[in-house]
Amino acid sequence: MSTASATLSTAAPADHRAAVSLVEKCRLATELRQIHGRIIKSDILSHPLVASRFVSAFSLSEGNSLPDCLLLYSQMMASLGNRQGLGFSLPSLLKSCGKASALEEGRQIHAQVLKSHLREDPFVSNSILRMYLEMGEVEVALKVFDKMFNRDVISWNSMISGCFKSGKIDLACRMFDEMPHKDIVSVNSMVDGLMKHVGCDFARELFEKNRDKSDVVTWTSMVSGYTLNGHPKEALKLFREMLRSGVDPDVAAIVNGLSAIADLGFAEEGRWIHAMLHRSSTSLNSGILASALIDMYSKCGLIGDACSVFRSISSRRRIVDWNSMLSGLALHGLGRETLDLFNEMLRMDVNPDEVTFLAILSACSHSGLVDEGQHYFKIMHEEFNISPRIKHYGCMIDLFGRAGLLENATRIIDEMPVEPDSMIWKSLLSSCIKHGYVAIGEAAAMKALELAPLDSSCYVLLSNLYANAGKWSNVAKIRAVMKARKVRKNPGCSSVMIGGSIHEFFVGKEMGTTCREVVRAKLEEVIGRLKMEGYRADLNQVIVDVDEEEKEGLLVVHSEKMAIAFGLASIDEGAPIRVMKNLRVCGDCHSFSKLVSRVYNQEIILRDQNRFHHFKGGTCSCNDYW
DNA sequence: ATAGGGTTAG
Repeated sequence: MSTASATLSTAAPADHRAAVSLVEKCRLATELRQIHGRIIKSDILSHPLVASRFVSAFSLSEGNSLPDCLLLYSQMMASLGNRQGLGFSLPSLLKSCGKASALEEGRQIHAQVLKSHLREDPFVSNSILRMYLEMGEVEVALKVFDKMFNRDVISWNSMISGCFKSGKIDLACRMFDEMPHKDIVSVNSMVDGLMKHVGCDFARELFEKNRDKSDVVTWTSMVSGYTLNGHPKEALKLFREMLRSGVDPDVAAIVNGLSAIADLGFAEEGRWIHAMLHRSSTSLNSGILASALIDMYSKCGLIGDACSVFRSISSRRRIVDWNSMLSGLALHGLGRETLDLFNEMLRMDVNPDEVTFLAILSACSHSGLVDEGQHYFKIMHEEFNISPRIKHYGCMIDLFGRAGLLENATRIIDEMPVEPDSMIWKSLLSSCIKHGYVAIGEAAAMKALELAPLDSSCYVLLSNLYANAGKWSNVAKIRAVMKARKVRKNPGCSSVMIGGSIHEFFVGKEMGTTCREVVRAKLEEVIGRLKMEGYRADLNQVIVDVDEEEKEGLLVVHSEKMAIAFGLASIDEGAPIRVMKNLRVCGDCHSFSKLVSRVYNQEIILRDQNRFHHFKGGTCSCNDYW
C-alpha cells in the first residue's frame, strides 16, 4: 500500500498547505483524482500553489496523465481569479505535453501564451522551448529560441541537451561555443552529450579543461559515459576519485558506480558501497537504488544477496525492482524461479512492462522452456497489450534456435514487422553452429556481415561454423578476409578473484613470470588428471586462436582455463572460484570446468558474456544448454 | 514552477 492511499481515508485537507503536502505524497493519478474531487468545491483549489502542484503531480505521476493536466488548465483558464496559478502551472503542463508528444495541444497552449502577459515569463517561455525539444521538433525550437527576447542560460542549456538528444551534434557544439555565459549545467550537458554521441576522449578533454571538480553531476556523467562506452574500469576509477576528492555522492552517482561495478563483477567493492549506504541510513526505497543493488549483486554472481535486497524492500515494490530481480534470476539460468516470481508479481497486481517480458523470454530461452516462452510471448501482446520489439523477437529466435527448432526461428525472422539487425542474424547463426546447419548459418552470417562488416564476432562465428563442419579451407578464407579488412578478433580475457583482488588473464599476452609458471604448472597437472578421467581437448573450439600459436613463450589456451588453473593453485579451501570472461565460454572450456568441479571437488562460478555457469560436482547449472 | 547525471534487456 502506498503512502497516499493510507492518508486518503482521512477527511479533505483543511487548508492549502495540507493540500500541497497531500498532493506531494501521491504516486498514482487515481489518488490525485480523489483528492482533487474532494476539494473541487472549496476555494483551496484556486490557490495558485495548489493548482500548480496538481498539474505537476499529474504530469509526474505514473503514466503522465496529460488529460488531467489539460482539464485543470481549462478550469484555471475559466476562473479569472487564478492568473497566478496559471503561471505556475504552465511549466508542468508544457512538460506533460512534451512527454506525451502532444504536439497539437502544445501548439495551442503556445499560441494562447503568446496572446497573454505570460509570454514575458522566462519560466513559461523556457518550458515552451523545452517542450518542442522533448518532442524532437528541433526546427520549431530553433525558431522559438531565435525569437526569444528573454533568452537566458537555461534556454541555451536546453538547446544544447535537446540538440544532442535529436542527434544534431554539430548544432549542440556550436551552441555551446557561441553562448555568452556558460554555467556548470552547460558543461555537464556537453560532457554527457559528447559521451553519448561523440566519444569518451572528447568528453574527457572538456572534463579536464573544466577546473571546477566539485559538482557531483559532472562526475556522474563521466562515470556513466565510460560505462556506456564499454570502459567500466575507467568509470570505477573516476568514481573512486570522486569519493576521494570529497564530493558527496547522491543516488544517481551511487547508481552509476554500482553499474560500473556490476559490469566488472567486483563483488567486494559492491558490498562496500552497500555497507556505506547502510551506515548512512540511506533508504533503498527511494529511486532506483534497490534495483541497482539487485542488478549489481546478480551480475557479481551473488544471486542470494540480490534476493535479500529484493525481499528487504519494505514499501510497495515497483516495476524496476521486479525487473532487476527477474533479469538476475534469468542471468543465473534459474528459469523456473523467474517464472514463479513473475506469477507472484502478477498476483500483487504489478503491471509488467516490455523489460519484464525480455527477462521472462530470456529466462525461458536460457532454460530451454520452449512452450512457456511461446506462451508468454503470446500473452505479452494479447493480455498485456505490449507489442514485441526487436529484442523480444531476438529472444524468441534464441529460444527456438537453441532448442534446435530452426524452422520456427527462421519463421520469426520472416514474419517480424521490423527489419532484422545483425544481432538477430548472429543469434540464428549461433544456433546453426550448435546444431550443425551449415547452409542456413552461412546465409545468416552473410546478412550479419552486410549489416556489421567491422564486427569481429560475425567472422568468428562463421569461422566456428566451418570449423565444426570440418571445412578448413573456408576457415582459412575467413581469416584472410579478416586480415584484409583489418578486423581483429576481440581478445579473450578472464579474471579471477582471489582474496579480494582481481587477477586478469589474456590469450596470447605476456604475464608476470611467477604467475605464468604457476599457471603453466597447474594447467599441466590438471589436464593430465582430467585426461585420465576421459577428457579430450576439443580442438575445433580452439581453432580461432591459432594465430597466437606462433608467439613463443605464451600460453595458448583460452583465458578461462588459465584463470581456473590460477584459482585452483591459489584459492582458499572450500571457497568457490569466481571467474569472469568477456566472451562466451566455448564447449571445450565448459567440459573442462565441469570435470574440474568433480575431480578437484571445487565449485566454479563463471560469468561469460551471456550468463552465469555454476559448476559443481561435475555438472553445470545451465544443464549444458547455453 | 524552466536547463545537467540514474537500474532493468542484448
